[in-house]
Amino acid sequence: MPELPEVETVANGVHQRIAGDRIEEAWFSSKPEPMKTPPATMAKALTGRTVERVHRVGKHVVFDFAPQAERDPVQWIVHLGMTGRLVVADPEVPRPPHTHGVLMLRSGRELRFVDARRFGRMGLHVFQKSDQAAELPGFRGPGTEPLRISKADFRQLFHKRRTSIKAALLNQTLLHGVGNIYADESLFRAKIRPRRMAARLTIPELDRLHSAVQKVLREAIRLGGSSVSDYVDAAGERGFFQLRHYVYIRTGQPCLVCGTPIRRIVVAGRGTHYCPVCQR
DNA sequence: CATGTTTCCTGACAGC
DNA sequence: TGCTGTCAGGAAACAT
Repeated sequence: MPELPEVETVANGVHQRIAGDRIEEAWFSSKPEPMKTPPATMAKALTGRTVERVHRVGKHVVFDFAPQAERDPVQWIVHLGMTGRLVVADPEVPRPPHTHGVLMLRSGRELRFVDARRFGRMGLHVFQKSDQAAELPGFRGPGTEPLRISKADFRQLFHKRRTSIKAALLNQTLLHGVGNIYADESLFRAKIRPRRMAARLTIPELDRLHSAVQKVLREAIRLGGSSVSDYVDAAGERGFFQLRHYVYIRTGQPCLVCGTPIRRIVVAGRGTHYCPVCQR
């Protein structure tokens, strides 16, 4: 499941492959779930645009385009959900099942959005003003970027939350980009139990968590993300961070630090993995 | 507003 | 073998 490191890897891969390319034609399926913007509107708005930059905001892949004097600026926003993929492919390669969007590019290749479970979303971010290019508000997403937040702001974010720290970490309006894998892995590294109330964490614990979240995310980005189910990047490559997981999907296996079997519980409706000895 | 619960969707897998 | 049932999970919608 793509979280911040996987989305960053995908965005970088797509950028490398299609930056500078021009969208000659766009097609979107009629399935309503993935579309935050009507397919025809999206296709029309994207056709003729030149991709300038593909980057990540939270768990969103954001496409920037070269300015065009006669058109309002837009960004194309893609959320991969659980099973969404962005793949650059040659048109001769048959489109896989569950392809919901295709950008046909001047280079002859295609960018495809494929998503079996349809939890992914695509939409257009349309700018309000087209006259002041320098001050256009880019897509920001709801929460704070976990890789940029200071220790002080991190404490602030959680210290009044009357919910489990796991649920708080998953709340995208607080931190933007941490999902189930990296919540569990961060809590292990910070030695904090997932069910602890966020408001009851001490300052040293919150500081440890801040460091752990950033360390885990940075290391995961470095290794191309975690491939636990079927995640692959834009080139179809798997990530390697799953080899560094201490708890995620390791139920019953010995803790890599103390040997105690890893436990699985449900917190905030999510499968949650922790070491009962290392995490207090 | 804050928090908890339900819903969407299909592939994978267990059990008969 | 092949069917049925259950589960996974991000985030929006809905309920409390």
